[in-house]
Amino acid sequence: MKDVGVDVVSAQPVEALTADRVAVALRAAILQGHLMPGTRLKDVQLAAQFQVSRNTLRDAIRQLTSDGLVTTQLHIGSAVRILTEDDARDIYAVRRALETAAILGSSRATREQLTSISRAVNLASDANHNSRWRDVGTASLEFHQALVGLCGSPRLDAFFANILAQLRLVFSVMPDESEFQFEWVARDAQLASLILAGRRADAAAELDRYLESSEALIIDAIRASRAKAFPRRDSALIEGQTIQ
Amino acid sequence: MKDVGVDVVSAQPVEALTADRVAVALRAAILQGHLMPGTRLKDVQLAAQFQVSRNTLRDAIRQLTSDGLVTTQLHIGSAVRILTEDDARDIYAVRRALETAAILGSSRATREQLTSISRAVNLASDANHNSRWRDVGTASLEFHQALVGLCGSPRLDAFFANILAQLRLVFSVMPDESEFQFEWVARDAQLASLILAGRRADAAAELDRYLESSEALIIDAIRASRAKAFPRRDSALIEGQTIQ
DNA sequence: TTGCCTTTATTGTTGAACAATCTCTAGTCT
DNA sequence: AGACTAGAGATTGTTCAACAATAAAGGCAA
Repeated sequence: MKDVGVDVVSAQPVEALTADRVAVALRAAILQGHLMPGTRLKDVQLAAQFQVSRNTLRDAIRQLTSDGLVTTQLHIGSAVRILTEDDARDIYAVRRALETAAILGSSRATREQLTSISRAVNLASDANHNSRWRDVGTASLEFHQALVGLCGSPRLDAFFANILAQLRLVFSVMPDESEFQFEWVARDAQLASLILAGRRADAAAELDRYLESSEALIIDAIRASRAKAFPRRDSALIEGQTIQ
Repeated sequence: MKDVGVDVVSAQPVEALTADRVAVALRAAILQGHLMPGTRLKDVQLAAQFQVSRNTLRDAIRQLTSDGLVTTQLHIGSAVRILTEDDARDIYAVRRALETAAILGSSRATREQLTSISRAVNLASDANHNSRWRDVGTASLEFHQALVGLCGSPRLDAFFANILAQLRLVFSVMPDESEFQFEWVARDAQLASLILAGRRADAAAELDRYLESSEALIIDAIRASRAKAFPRRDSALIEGQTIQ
C-alpha cells in the first residue's frame, strides 16, 4: 500500500478542520504525482492511511472534487481526475481570458504586484541554471499566478490557483518534465520585461503566442500519453486501480 | 422555526447525493432571501428541518462555504455570509475582467451563444413590461452570464455563475429591488446590440461605464444598509440569530 | 465594574451499523 | 460455445449515537 503522506497531515496547523488538513495532504499527493490520474480513492483505505474517520476523509475528497482534481460517480467512487484534451483546451481558454485581462489592466498595478512578478521570473531563472526542473515548472506557474495577481482580485487569484493546479495534473502524466520546461523560462522573462516596460499591447500579443505554443505542446503530449496508456483495446488494466 | 424548503430537497432528482440536494435547497433558500446574511446555520436544527443526518447537512454547508455563500469559523459555526464593501468591489473586478474578455474575444462566437444573449435581453424586457422586477433581475444576470458564455469555457461559466450568486447575496440586503433594476434593462439591450453588431471596442467601453455605475450604486446601497443595520453601537441583536 | 470560574450549548470527530448499488463470478439455458 | 441470469462480495452512501473540544453565557467574589 503506497504511502500518501500522513506526516503532511500532522504538519498542518492545529487550528484547522481535520478534513481540511487531509484535503491539503491529498491535494499535495496528487499534484506531486504520488497519486496518478485514474487512481481510485477508496475511502476506507485512505481513512486508514491518514488515521482519520471515514466521514472526514469523504469530506476531504468532496473538497478535491469541487476543486476539479477528483471525479466522483455515484455508487462507483472517486478517482484522481483524468483531464482530457477538451479540459486542457478549456484550461487554456481560461488562461487566455484571465492573463490577458491582467496584462491589459496592469496600468494600475501596485509596486508589490510588479516585484512579485520579477521575483517569480528570477526564481525560475535560478532554478533553470541549477537544473532543478521541477522548481522551474513551479516557478513558471507562480509567475503566471503573479500575472493574474495584477488584477488585485482575491477571487480571481483563488480561481486561477485552482486552474493552475489542474494544469499541474495534466503535467503529471507527461513523459518527463525535464526538458519540457526550460524553453519557457526565456519567454516568461521576455513577457515580464514587456509588462514592466508598460508595453501592454506587445505583452498581450506575446502572451497570445506563448499560450498558443504551450497549449499545442501540451495537447500533443496528452495525445501521446493517451496512445501510450491504451496501445490496444484489449490491454488489461494493471491492478484494477484505474477507472474509466 | 422558519421553514427553509424541505420540499425542494425531495424535488431534486433521486440520482444525486443527498448532501448535494440539501446544498441546492439551502443555496436556493439563501439566494431567494429566505435566509438573510448573518443568519446562523446550526447543523442540528437544519438537519432536523431537512430530515437529514447531521453529517450530510454539514457536507452541504461545506459546499456552500467553498462557494463563498457561507462563512465558517472553527468551533463557532457557520452563517450566511455577510458580503462587505470590499467583497462587492472584488466581485466587480471579476466582472470587469471576465465580461471584457468575453466581449473582446466575441469574434469567434457561435450562433447559439449569440442567440442566448438576445434571448436573455428579451426575457428581461418582457419582465420589465410586466413589472415583474424579480424576474428582471434574474434575466439581467442571465444576460451577463450569457455574455461570459461567449468565451465558450465551462470553467469560466461555472466560476462566473458562482460570482453572480454572491452578487445576488449582496442584492438580498438591499432596501427594495423594485425600481433598482429597471434602469439596467435598456443598457443591457444597448450592450447586446453593440456586441451583435460586432462593435467590440464600443461594447467594451459601454460595459466599462455600465459596471462603473452599477458598482457605485451597489456600494452606496451597502453603506446605507450597514448604517441601517447598526444605527448605534449599543443596539441589541434580535434573537441572537446573527454573528459578527 | 472587573476578573475568574462553572455551566451550557454548539461544534468537530469518531466508530459502528445498515441499505443501496456496482462488479465479478459461476452457473444455467439455448 | 455463447449469452443471459443469479448471487456473492466489495464499495459506497447514509444514519445514528456518543464523546471531546471549544466558545459563549451566567454567576460569584473582590
